[in-house]
Amino acid sequence: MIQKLIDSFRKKGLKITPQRLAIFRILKDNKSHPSAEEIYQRVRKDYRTLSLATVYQTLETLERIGGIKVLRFDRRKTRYDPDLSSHHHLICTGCHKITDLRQDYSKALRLPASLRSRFEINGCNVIFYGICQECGRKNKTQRRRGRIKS
Amino acid sequence: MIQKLIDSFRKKGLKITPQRLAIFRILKDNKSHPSAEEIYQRVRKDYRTLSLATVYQTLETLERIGGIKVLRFDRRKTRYDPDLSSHHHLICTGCHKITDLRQDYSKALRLPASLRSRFEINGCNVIFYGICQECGRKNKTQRRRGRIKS
DNA sequence: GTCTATGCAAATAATTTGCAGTAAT
DNA sequence: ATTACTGCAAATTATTTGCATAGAC
Repeated sequence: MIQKLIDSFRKKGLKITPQRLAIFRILKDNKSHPSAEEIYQRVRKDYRTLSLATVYQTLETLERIGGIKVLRFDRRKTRYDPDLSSHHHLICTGCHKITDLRQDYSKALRLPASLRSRFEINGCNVIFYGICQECGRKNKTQRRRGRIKS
Repeated sequence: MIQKLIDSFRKKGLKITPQRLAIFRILKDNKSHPSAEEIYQRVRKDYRTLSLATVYQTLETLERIGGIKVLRFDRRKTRYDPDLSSHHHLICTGCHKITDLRQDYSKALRLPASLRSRFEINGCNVIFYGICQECGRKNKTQRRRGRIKS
């Protein structure tokens, strides 16, 4: 994956800097859907002078060349996903954790013909909202203790 | 829809103020996926003293009681959708317009059993990314004129 | 050597918050 | 009368930008 990114950066005349390489390394195989700030904190362990602006710029470049997917469902901050393979996401509305869902819905999600001719589809994303196991347990406990009304 | 909102507000001990009513009215049958700012501007034509903070607070309350859906796919601002019926969205990556897609994918989007037991699903959203007709036309014109490389 | 990328600080913009006064119940 | 709501201004926070310098090619 890193080599692939290096190649496509070079191909577009973009330079490979140590900062960018370090960001690539953090992103590689990262399933935690990190935010820019989280990436910044982790890379800074190696590069003390790294600036957050560089992280944002690199992430934007990565998005532009299609090296990363951008997840905007979190109210607070944008998250980034280096996994380009077809997958979807479960979001826990309790703890905001994002879980990958490796499932191919492409056949199921056909557009009606009327729209297909008027909209050129490049991608599709399915988001499931719900409550994860831990949050479900916590809620039950709290209800039992009378901390939650409903 | 307005009466339904009034009832559920009252049921939870929330008060019905003229500002909230005016926001409900703007939202009613609104298919434009307005942002808080847009709602603010429109309501302010009737209520000159309305504050943006009140709009945000009302929208948050509406979200909490399930009277509205919150759309966070726009990089710039959160959009709000009063349409609670099952539908999905097409987003043009050119002009950021959001188009409704009235299509029921609920049968198609089953979770694998392994996950179904560990995640309690409350909702699901499908987002298609692509290029709308107008933007498609513009792109072609620009390519013909040599304004876009690729 | 050229041209892009970096780091810093300042700017922007959306959203949130604190609080005193106001109004719905 | 009580309690929640409003408007205002200030605070917060994520993200972006301008620019001088450094560094990849």
